[in-house]
Amino acid sequence: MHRAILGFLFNAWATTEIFEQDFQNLTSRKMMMDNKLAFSNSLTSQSPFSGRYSPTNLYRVAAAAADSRRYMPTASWKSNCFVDNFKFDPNGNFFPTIDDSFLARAEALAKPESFYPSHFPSTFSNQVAVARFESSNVVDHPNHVGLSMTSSSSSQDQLSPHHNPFYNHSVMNGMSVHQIAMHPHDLDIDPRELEGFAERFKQKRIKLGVTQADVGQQLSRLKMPGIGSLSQSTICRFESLTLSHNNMVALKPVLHAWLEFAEAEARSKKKEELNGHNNNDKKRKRTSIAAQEKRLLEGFFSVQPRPSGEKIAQIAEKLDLKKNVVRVWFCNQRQKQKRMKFSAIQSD
DNA sequence: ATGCATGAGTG
DNA sequence: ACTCATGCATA
Repeated sequence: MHRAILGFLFNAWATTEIFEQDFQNLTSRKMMMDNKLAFSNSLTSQSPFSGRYSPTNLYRVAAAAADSRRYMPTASWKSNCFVDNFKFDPNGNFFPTIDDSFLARAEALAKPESFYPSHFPSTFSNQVAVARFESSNVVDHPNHVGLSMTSSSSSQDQLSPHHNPFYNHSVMNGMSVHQIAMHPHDLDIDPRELEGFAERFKQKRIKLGVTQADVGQQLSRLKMPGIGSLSQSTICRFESLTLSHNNMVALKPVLHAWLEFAEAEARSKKKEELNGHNNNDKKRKRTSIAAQEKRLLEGFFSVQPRPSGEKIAQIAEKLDLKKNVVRVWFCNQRQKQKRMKFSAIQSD
């Protein structure tokens, strides 16, 4: 108790120094972030890299449909995302072609008046948005074609289109066309439905004896356009609803597709093996902010979630942390506040 | 399961 | 310089 009081005073003190004008707000705010223990290790190797990934095409499409104001398509990504025709170059890589009608469809989806069938998964008959691949002139090279592309014949049965509710294949003008359906209904799901799915997903996943990390890795085998693998972190966050609503909505069909495959695979009592990762020596060190510094940061955050660069520098100096560490901490804190769990509680 | 971090996209 | 999806490292 004494400690708590002292902590509060300490926060208040530290806060006034930098946010004097905001001090009056302090007492009316609440600390909402947890206070996990952290070890005082301020040495952070500003290290390496590790490939970062931009949102998947599917996510962008979903996001655009969900909130067209926020995700106003710009030329740069329109050419990458508002496409429904992908072609392959001789190396088997995708390259997109623009389809204006798709943009129009996405915009239509953004309208609240839009109505869609309420069940999922559904057939292709009522689909509105579809990502289509054309194997065009490489149609004679099965190994270069989207979903049917497999690195080994052994996995062909598991990836059979027959088992993927999102997949459809047809031949048009001599071209092999592969489609991935993106059900519009999913673009605007009720949080409760997401919650339900996440729970069922986890349950089934465990029943299948598959780890979160496995799911992430196996995802790449689905060969969905713009979707490779995902990390254990992401799968975990999906299951625990600690992702943004949009993110949850975008990932749902992907994970649903995985579940279909996994269950079909289990049914046919098949097995597969996956492998390891990159084993570089250049591992990044995770910065650890001590509890006391964290309390101060939370104090600052409570009165000013978006401090200017100047203030960030002041805070960094006061806490003896790198400015970038402080900046990122604020970014993450803001992001954390927006996550599903919180926003769901608010809006419900 | 979660803290700190990256990087693409955006204004 | 921010947001957002996502990942590595680690509790």
